[in-house]
Amino acid sequence: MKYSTRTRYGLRLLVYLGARYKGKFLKLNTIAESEKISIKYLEQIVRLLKPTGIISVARGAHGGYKLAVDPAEINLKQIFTILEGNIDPIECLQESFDCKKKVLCSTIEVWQGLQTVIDDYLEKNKLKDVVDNYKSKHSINMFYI
Amino acid sequence: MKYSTRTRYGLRLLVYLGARYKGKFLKLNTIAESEKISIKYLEQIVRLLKPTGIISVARGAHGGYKLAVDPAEINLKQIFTILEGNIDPIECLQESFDCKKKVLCSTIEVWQGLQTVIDDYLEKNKLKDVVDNYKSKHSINMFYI
DNA sequence: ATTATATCATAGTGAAATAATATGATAAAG
DNA sequence: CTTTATCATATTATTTCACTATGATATAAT
Ligand code: FES
Ligand code: FES
Repeated sequence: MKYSTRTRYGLRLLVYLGARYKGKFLKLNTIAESEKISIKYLEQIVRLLKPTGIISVARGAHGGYKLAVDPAEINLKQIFTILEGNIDPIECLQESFDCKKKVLCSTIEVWQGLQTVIDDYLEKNKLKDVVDNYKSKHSINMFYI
Repeated sequence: MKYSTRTRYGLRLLVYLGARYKGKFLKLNTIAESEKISIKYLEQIVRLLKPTGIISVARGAHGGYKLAVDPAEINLKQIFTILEGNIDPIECLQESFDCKKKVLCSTIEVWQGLQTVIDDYLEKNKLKDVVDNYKSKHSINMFYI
């Protein structure tokens, strides 16, 4: 049970953008270098985020990305759901998945319970919380961006 | 983020054995059929469990497996750790993994927090709780085993 | 207009993990 | 000494992961 690098990178990207919220558009190349992530891979991640409206884009020269919404208004569950695709710990929990054993299954409640504590945690934590942490750790540089 | 079938099957196996705790040795074939799991795959899972002492084994004819410890004394974290190998949501949390970015990383706390809520949940839930659920759902048959 | 810059989009690839399956050895009961 | 059931390794098919490659498209600056 591991979260994908897609989610880990995506979260780091959003924290990076969140720390520079209301600033200029930032090009991916800079972010990729700064976060030590393959730019081509980041492009794919960013394309996953775009349709949800969480980031806004400027194409062409001097283009780039910025966060489109207030970090205080986004929680981690929303982010994880976009990046991880679906955060159910097992397939049986998905509505679309019709497990024949569901009626007599005694373990489904275990997974439901697990999903609940994970969901609660992710909903409780806003992007802003992580951004604040980022800012405090990178405080020296934040004025020079 | 999905838990492996190894963990799901293994849990179902242990619940099955737990519901028959203090009974005879049960052969894998019966369990595999009843739980609709490939017997050869179950053999591998069972071999994962054996060295931990959670189950006891009788070889040869009329052999099989039974739970070696009281279901009330085992929690799900112990089970998951055996089956899943390591239940950290990302590598950076493992002590053996020396992530160069840890010092300035602002997302590590997110993962640590997530790990904590998962661990807490799994520790709080005993195998007995799942077994009780199993028994109540299968109550009709429990007297004829 | 043209060029430089940066995003957009799809396809492909190598490695690893997953979920089995196959084959045969070993141990114990009857 | 045969049947039964576990023990152990090896092999395989499928899928997922984490990129990588190639080229198209859009826009700012010259
Ligand atoms: S195995 Fe699908 S609901 Fe339990
Ligand atoms: S990326 Fe490893 S600690 Fe954050």
